[in-house]
Amino acid sequence: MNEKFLKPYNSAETEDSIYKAWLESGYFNPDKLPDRHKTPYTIVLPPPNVTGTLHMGHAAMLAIEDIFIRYKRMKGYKTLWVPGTDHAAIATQSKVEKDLEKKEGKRRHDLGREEFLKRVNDFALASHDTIVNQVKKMGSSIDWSREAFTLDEKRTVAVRTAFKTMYDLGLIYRGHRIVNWDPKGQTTISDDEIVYEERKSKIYTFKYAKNFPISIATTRPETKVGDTAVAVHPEDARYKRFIGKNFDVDFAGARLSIKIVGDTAVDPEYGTGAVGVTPAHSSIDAEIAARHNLPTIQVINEYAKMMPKTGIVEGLKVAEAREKIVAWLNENGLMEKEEETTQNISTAERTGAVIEPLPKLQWFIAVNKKFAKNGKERTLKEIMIEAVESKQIKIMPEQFERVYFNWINNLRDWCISRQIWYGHRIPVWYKGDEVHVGLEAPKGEDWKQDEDTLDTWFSSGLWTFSTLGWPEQTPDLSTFHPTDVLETGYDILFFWVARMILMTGCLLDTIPFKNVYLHGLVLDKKGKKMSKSKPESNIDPLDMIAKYGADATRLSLIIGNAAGNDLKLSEDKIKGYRNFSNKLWNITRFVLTSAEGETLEEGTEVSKELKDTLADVTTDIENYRLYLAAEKLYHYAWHEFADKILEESKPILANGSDAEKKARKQFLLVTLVTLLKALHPFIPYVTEEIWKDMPISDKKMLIIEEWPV
RNA sequence: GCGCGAUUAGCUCAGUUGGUAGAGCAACCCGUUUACACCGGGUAGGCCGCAGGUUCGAGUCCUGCAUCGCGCACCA
Repeated sequence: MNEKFLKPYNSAETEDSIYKAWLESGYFNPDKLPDRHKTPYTIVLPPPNVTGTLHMGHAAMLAIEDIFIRYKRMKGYKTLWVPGTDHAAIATQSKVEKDLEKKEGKRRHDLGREEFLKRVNDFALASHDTIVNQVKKMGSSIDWSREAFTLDEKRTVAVRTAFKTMYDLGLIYRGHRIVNWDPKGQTTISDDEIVYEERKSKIYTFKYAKNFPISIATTRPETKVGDTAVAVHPEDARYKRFIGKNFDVDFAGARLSIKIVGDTAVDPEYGTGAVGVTPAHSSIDAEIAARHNLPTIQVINEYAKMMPKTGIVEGLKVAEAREKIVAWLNENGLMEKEEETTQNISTAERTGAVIEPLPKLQWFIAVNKKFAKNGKERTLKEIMIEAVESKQIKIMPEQFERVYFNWINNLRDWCISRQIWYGHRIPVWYKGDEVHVGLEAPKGEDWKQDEDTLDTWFSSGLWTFSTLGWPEQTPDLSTFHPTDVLETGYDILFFWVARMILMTGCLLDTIPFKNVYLHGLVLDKKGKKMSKSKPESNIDPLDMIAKYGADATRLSLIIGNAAGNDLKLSEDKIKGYRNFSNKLWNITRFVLTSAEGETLEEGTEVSKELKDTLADVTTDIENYRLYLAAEKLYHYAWHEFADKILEESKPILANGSDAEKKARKQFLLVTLVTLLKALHPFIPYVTEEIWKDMPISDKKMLIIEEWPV
């Protein structure tokens, strides 16, 4: 017996060399798998953001996907798992901006676009290397030869092709609309990048002026200097007679011309039943304004300050302006009521700034517009709905299908332009009134490219096929697409999963994946999200791997966690599974000592109990119940094989006949060998390490052994 | 406001089509002549959130409620 089994299992000494051996074998690459691997099975890795380091959520994702891939590889599939990273435009840029301000006291404009981008690229590159290292440490059997980056050259071609195609289909348009403006990040963001925070605030009821006939209510009095109308319900008996009239008022030093309009969007039961319409700073109001041809007056600028011609609040920050207007209303006897209320404040996901709705010229994707392609006419929304409704795509756990449909029903056009520098620059060039949309700048002088960049999710939306070579019709694309499983956190169902379905349906007329497996969040033991701001609650995957091994870390993230459920994780749990690796190690010591000199003979049978367990485990994996599969194997190995079979073998090996002894040795060997195969997808390192010493003739690496069912 | 999830042993969670309540960890007791103390053997611990209903039988199905968590919408 190999002397290594005389000491406890040491994951730290073992894992790196095993990973190296796997890399050298080439088996991560489907093209280098043995001939029996024919049917393709594909997963693309949700590309981690190059914003820093991986956390336990990423570790869970890697563990789950690697289990799927290893299982299918052993089953004989031609498995491809594609790695990559995401440039994560806003997230990465704001991280670098924060560092820049902290360390050098500078802002991005102090450096200029080119120099700033150089800094971001350096940071992204460093993050990338950290991430790749972490992905490897987890034991991921991923094909590094196909690694991609959302902002590399090939993906840039894909992004520009996608943009031009959708522009030509009339789905991408430039429009002047109310958008979500982040005054801190100095950019627009999409509806999905907004985080709502519940805050206490006041709702004020007042009149613009003494002679104005209708009272209105608002939580944002400072915006009222931009009002151009008051909307009431057309059938509201109180106000009906005013509809169509105009009133000129002096409101806090601003000259307002207020038209009374009738609009069914107004709920007569709510507040005073009359809405002060501020077309420039509320999208609902903008819709009302559009229906009644009302003028739009912007009164708040990009820095969340009051603009010129706003009377007494000119130049003030919005918060100061609010106080000043309230004071003015009180002084002039116009205030009727002040009530406490709670309201949902929109804040920017990345910067935390309060969102200021502003009218701006931006690029959008039309989700409700019919377009014709390949003889079919439909909308992007319909594409997204059909893919799931028709069961072409199955979402697990199933309840998320309802969440998905609910989101689509409320979906508005997707604002895709960002006023940040890091990302795919919009492939549109202008010269006077001429506009060119294409892959490259048009020939000729004086063409200027659009300054904006694309929402990072635009490039992520192409991920399943941009990684496989699209827009070129590569062999990879025809072999491995649509992919089999998209495994990701439920928190990015809208951001990413839905957008991939949209993009793939629109550009390739197919689905990006057949199954969506959503995992939950990894929480600390108190049930709170692990965060960098609270390092004491944060468990770092690399630390855990160093202390207890990647295998233990993987099991701790799998067992006790069904799809879509959040997982509370503690270090004790990981430690417990480290003990399991060692148990397996000691089982091996016993078996190899007992069966010294034996070679496993072909046709040796395992017990019926193990066969039944393996059948169950296989069904569980096929049905995405990894937590059950892993637990059953753990239980069998420890409490059946070790506790019972090994114990009852001792008297047989000591006192049995020669035939009984030999049969028992063969039985121990076959049970261990079979368990190693079944456990391999879950705990690949320790099983591969033990495998080296299994007395089997014509042995392959465990990673490509056949699944034992 | 609409919706989703959770509620089972001290803790973390299983419990697939209804058929005598389960695991891991923690606790307590015992055990160290060898596979393993990163261990073994054992013990204790549960009105399965509450109230109704269906059923011979409900943790499981139905209705209502409560608490916690989450998503979406509204935010005049």
